Amino acid sequence: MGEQTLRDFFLGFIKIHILYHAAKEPIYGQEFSEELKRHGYEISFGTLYPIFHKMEEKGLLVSETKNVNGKIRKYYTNTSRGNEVLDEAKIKAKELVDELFED
Amino acid sequence: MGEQTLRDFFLGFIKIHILYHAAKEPIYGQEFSEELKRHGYEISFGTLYPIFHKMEEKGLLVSETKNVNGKIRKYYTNTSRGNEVLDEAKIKAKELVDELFED
DNA sequence: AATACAATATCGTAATGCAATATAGTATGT
DNA sequence: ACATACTATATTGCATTACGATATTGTATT
Repeated sequence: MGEQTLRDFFLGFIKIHILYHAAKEPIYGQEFSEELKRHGYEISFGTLYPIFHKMEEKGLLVSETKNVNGKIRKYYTNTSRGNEVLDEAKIKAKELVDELFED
Repeated sequence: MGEQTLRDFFLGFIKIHILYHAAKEPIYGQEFSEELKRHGYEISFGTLYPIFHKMEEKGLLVSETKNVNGKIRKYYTNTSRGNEVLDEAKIKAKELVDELFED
């Protein structure tokens, strides 16, 4: 499909997946990046971190900095607003995808 | 969800929907824009037309200009490559959405 | 104190997205 | 035949986002 088209089409999905994962358990950048890579999606840290910052700024995520074996990690979790947005996004995403499979 | 978040999350979906609709029948800007609006998504023409141009440039769409009652319309249809990309995108989109509904 | 390491942050540039404005082209009325 | 109106596309200037590369942070280990 072409690397560029892939990101062009799916970066929005990835943003929804941030909320999905951060709803289940705290996530941090490196780990989330690897998780994505395992599923075939690569995203630059120069893209990912600003997305986290923006989502925190918008009140969808909150962060907590933790020291794990001397390495500093910044864990993000959904706010209640983040969960609301996630629920709404899931419904809309499903509608849009279902439509793709009509007839 | 906030207008801006909505577009941020879903513009990629909309690009896939362009291929979906242009696979079924020729589409043109005004009509597609209204179709989106009916489904609750608004997209500026300053966004939409350059997307068409880019997809044509990438070989996913071809255009044909037609005169309908004195109005000039530019109809876009999928190329075979556009159809390939659509099929791949549908599968990936479905995977990503299904995952959102796991447990 | 120096080094190594995992992780986050930022920088400069390129590409996208947007609202607003301009342009195009023909049908219709006079 | 000319002016007007109408629908549609194209472009423009600015703001925001995306990206790869580089810098910074903070602690554990030596």
